[in-house]
Amino acid sequence: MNALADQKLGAADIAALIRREISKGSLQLHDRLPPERVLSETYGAARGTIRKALTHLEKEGFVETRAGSGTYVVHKPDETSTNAIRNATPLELMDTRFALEPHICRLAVLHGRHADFDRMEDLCNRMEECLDDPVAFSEADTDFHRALAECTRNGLLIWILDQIANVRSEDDWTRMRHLTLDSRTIGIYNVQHRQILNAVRTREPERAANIMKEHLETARLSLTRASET
Amino acid sequence: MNALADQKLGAADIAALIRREISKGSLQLHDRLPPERVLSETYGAARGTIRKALTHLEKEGFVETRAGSGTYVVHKPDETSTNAIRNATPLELMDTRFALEPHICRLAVLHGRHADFDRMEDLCNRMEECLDDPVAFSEADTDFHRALAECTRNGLLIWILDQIANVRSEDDWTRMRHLTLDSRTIGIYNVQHRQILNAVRTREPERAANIMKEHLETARLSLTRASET
DNA sequence: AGGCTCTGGTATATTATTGGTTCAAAATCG
DNA sequence: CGATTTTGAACCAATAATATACCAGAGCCT
Repeated sequence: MNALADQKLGAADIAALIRREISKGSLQLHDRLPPERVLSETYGAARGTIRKALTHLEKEGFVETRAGSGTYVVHKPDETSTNAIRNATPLELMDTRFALEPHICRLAVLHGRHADFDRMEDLCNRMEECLDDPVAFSEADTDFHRALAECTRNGLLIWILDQIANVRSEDDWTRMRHLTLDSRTIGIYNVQHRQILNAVRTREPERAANIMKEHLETARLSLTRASET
Repeated sequence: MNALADQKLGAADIAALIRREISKGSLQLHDRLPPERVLSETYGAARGTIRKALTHLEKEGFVETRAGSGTYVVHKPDETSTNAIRNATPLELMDTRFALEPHICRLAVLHGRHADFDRMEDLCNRMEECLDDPVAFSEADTDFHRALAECTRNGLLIWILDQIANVRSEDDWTRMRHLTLDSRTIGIYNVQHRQILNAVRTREPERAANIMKEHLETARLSLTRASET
């Protein structure tokens, strides 16, 4: 997700990737990492580069390496990214968004300011340039929903939405989600985003909430449609 | 990505964007930023401009740059996100519950089972024995709302509600909350809890949601009433 | 025990990449 | 207009990355 797709990976990048695997729990305590020569292939980097990454991780205490044997994980997974949030299914996530986002619309009407709306306008524009770029659209889409949450001035709500966004970004079904994003679907979303923004701007809480429900319903439909294929 | 059609970005704008990426968590501790030459392309600015932005960020302590290597995040761990939950105000919390719990009622109607309802019934009984014991009541009350969330079978929602419950327990205003809990108020809550349980049992989603809203409204009132004294 | 293979550890010469610097032209803004 | 910022380009020095070869310990099998 870091900016560019297939950029060449440096030692620091690889260290970051592995560090995240460990924090996330995909690599658990005492697991052995693949041999350096294999990692070198999977990450498309020379062995020396992998080596530097591992040395770095060892100094940080994430990993321990035993000559002739392998390198092993020595770190408990990060507490903050708990199982509940990692194992959330797409449907659980949709239900949660159904709970939160319509009400966020209402609160945004109450507490949103002009600067917020201008920012959301920018994001709408950006999304409308992304009809054929699902990845860029997704990014802007996430930002839009976060900007909406920021309107509420409610740190707790924003935090919760961020957690949810993390679920969305780290997942296999992010890929699946991108598949459902043909230019027609993106077009529909764009219209709905505009409508939401307008309703918030004109201070119509229930209308904004209802359009948001509609928006989420659209998203849920394309989700179930995708999982049937 | 998004560069081409965007308006022109100055050094300050770019610094702000990157700062945002760091605060949001997309760029974590020890991550290496893309090379200046790449950033210059993605942000549609000259390298010198990027350079200024980075120099600025370095002075602010967000980033550290090593010649020949790259520029790295030194994560000033973001206070707002980790403490968002601890610093939540009572009103923020009420708004969040207003978003979540009515919809949780609807989902509970969909997915709740007899065993769940029996458990909630027990908790209602327990609460009704607590007319004069605010602390014990609060405990059972928290359990009741969690049991309701468990009906949804949605791990993500349950997790979120648990986080919120943690906010509630750790706070000074827990004490304040106990003050508002005279036996009359507890009595009202008990009636509302019963009504919610019944509506969920008889599978009336909107009725359950509406009573929950009423319930939260009652709680919010006694909260504001308490903070005025 | 002996032999084989897989593992990390080390060394090195070469190439590629990155930040650091400078400068003059162009663009922007008050 | 004048002041400031941005641009684009070139070049430098520091560092990282690659490719290759060889070593030594661990583990497994006969």
